[in-house]
Amino acid sequence: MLKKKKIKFSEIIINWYNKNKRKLPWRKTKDPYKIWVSEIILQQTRISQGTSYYLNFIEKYPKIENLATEKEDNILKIWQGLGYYSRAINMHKTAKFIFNEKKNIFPKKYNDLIKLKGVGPYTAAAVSSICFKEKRAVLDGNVLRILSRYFKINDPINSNFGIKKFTKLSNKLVSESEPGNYNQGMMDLGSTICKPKNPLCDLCPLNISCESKKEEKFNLPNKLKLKKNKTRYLVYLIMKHYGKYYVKKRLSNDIWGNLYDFPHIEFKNSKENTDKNILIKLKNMLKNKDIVINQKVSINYKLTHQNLNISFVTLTGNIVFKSKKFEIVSKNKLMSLPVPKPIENFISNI
DNA sequence: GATACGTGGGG
DNA sequence: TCCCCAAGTAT
Repeated sequence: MLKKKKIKFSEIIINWYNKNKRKLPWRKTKDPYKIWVSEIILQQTRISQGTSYYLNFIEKYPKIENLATEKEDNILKIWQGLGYYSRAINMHKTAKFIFNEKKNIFPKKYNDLIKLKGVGPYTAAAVSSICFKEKRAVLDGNVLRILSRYFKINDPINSNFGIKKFTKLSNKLVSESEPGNYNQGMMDLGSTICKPKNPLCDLCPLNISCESKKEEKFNLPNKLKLKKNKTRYLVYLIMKHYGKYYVKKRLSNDIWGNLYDFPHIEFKNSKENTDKNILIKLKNMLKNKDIVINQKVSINYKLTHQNLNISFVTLTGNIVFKSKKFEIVSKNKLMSLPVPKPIENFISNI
């Protein structure tokens, strides 16, 4: 009797992927530009949220030269609502770099890809393996969850030690012949079967040998707790000047870098955030003692690392605000500028 | 044991 | 409501 050959881990994944892979727009191509676009969009972003952005982006910028020659404001407008806006800014820089200095040829090797702005270990591995069959394992949240559970590895996935350990392990497991399919298989398996909560182990091709399945414990992966968030108090000033609005492009060293918003005042705690203090700062800022707050709407807004309390204060009358720091724009122009989500929500009904 | 960077959905 | 998480990267 012949001995049964033991099926390799990577073969199990690839077999499962061939039968169960999802139909996704970026899986119809091996164009490194399009794969790169999809990978950047999907960083820290669910497929359900990113897909329409991918389709819009590719329709607007089907080739890298279209992106390279576009204005940053317009790219950010396409990106509006997707978050992590530096991704779009870095993509633009990289597109210009490849178009202008690399003869419009997209890098093929992991070691070249990873030098690009906005491309790290994950994206370099994804593009090189999917488009050019380079043997590089991706290490994203899905892969970390599968590996930590399957091998019962307790090291925190967000610690330096943990990342090193998982990188080493994943690069041992990756398929030699089909690294791209292996990588996509791991990610599909992680997101559809080996889910964070209530994994569907009955449908998992790894269920016989999975250490976590043996114990019916799915408390992995382990993660270090991060510190608590602080709250900032932002007061936006909606100042109309003969039907036009004052706006300002945000600095790149804070949230929503390079997006546009309204002139604003900031307080560091709720005690200071009073109408009285707003008026004092405002009168000083505008050099006008007759300012009246016409309307004030407040919302709470959560970002990953800070909580925002945002007030929109509408001032009455035609305000003359002499400052070179601000642009004054029509409502149409305002609607065409890239703005953060809470600003988008606010201006959608003014 | 670094921390900041968005937004939306699940439990 | 709140917390976790989602195809990570830059500093």
